[in-house]
Amino acid sequence: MTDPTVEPRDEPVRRMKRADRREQIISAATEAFARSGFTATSLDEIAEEAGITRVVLYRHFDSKSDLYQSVLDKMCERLEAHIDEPVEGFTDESIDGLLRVASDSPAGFRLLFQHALRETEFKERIEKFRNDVSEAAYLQIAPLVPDDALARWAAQAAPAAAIEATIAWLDAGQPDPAHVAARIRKVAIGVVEAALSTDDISLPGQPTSRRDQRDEQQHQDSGQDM
Amino acid sequence: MTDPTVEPRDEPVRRMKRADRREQIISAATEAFARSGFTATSLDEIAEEAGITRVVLYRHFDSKSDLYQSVLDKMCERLEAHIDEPVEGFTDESIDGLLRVASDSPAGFRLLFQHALRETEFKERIEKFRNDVSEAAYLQIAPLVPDDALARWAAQAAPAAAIEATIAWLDAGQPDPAHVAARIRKVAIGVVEAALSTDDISLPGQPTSRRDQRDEQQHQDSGQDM
DNA sequence: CAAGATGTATACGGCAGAGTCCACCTATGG
DNA sequence: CCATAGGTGGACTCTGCCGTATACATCTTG
Repeated sequence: MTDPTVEPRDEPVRRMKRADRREQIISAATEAFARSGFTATSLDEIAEEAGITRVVLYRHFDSKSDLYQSVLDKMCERLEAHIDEPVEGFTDESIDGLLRVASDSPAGFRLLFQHALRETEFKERIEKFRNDVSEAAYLQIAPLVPDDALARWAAQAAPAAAIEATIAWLDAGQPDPAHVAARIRKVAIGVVEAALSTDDISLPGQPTSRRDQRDEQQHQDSGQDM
Repeated sequence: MTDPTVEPRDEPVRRMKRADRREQIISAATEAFARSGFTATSLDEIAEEAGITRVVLYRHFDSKSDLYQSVLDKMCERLEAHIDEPVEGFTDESIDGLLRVASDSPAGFRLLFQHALRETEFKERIEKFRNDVSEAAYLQIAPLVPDDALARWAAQAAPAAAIEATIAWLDAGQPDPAHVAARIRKVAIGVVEAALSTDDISLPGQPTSRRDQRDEQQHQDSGQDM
């Protein structure tokens, strides 16, 4: 930039085989898209993220939409590879799979569930996945929850809460990975219990005062190993 | 008759006072923005939603950003009006307030927590609100959860799960509004419990095997594992 | 009724970003 | 060592949309 004359290249211009480059672009695009979604992310940003020029993008993808679809497909593939047990619901295994994908590619995970899900042009595919999950959840929940509207609520809310909890887990630095699947599962179960009971509720380890728990914060140190 | 091209208007051209029109535009913009977010929503769409011309928008707002900010401010105002209790965390009252806002303006609620939160240009304001909530939650949760990383996770995940559960409640047709606040609170508590225990977990109504098999991936073939 | 506020229709400038083209460079592998 | 696939850089068109301007119609109110 400072010198318009052609300088010898300081960096030796890394080259990759076609397939590798394609993967690398998808990976870079995942990061870029995850920051601001489809519309607000320009191809130049993506190219920069991948360390190449916009022109090169078109050597591998027909259009911006095509690239985005490829990114989404890649993530969906991963999910399905890890959760492909024929729609059977929330097993620890399937949650483990979800978590593996999430920790393998946090950006992709966010992209799927925070952006792509709201983008009218692309949400169809992901919503299908999500509906499958909700449907599976409903089959498990319906026998337990007499009110059908509440059962449907729980079937929607439980996966959503699980995904949010997973994202929060990523944000928190993935603490205690050994038990995180069980924890996420407990979050989902909390939703089901919420659908069931209208009882008075209190925080664990506290007497049943519903309100103003902050006044009696007792510091319990159970010393659980982590 | 000076202009032959002008047809007699079939609809009598409804007019409103300035303040009313402004509110109506904000309301229409809320709906429009809620569908696809800031960037992907054009002013023409909004104008159409409001039943007016794009030009009229500029009689009330300086720019697209200004309009968006106004929409967001309006929602934040509402939230703060309902939850203004000095940062005190998850009381049933504050959740009630959240739910009132959500059911008053589902589109606005979604806009805030599904779109604006991810839009780099605007997320600051909403993230501030969210951080306040998380901080309040942390103050309640920290004494209960020995591991600080887990406490921070729960402080993030609990509000997020609560908001998702609220949105799912809207989607489900707002069933049983009398107890929904308690249910949402139970969802949040479920997260805290998840942060606490590494115990074996099962759906309500099933025999509980005590502790001891934390890492053991047992597969209950009751078909109800979640 | 006159004035002013409100709304319509249309056209235009400008800019950012998608998508294309071309001339040229250079690792890399057979 | 040479052919080629993989890459650079810039200039170009085209489109969509923001933002502005102008001219005209019509409801409302003092």
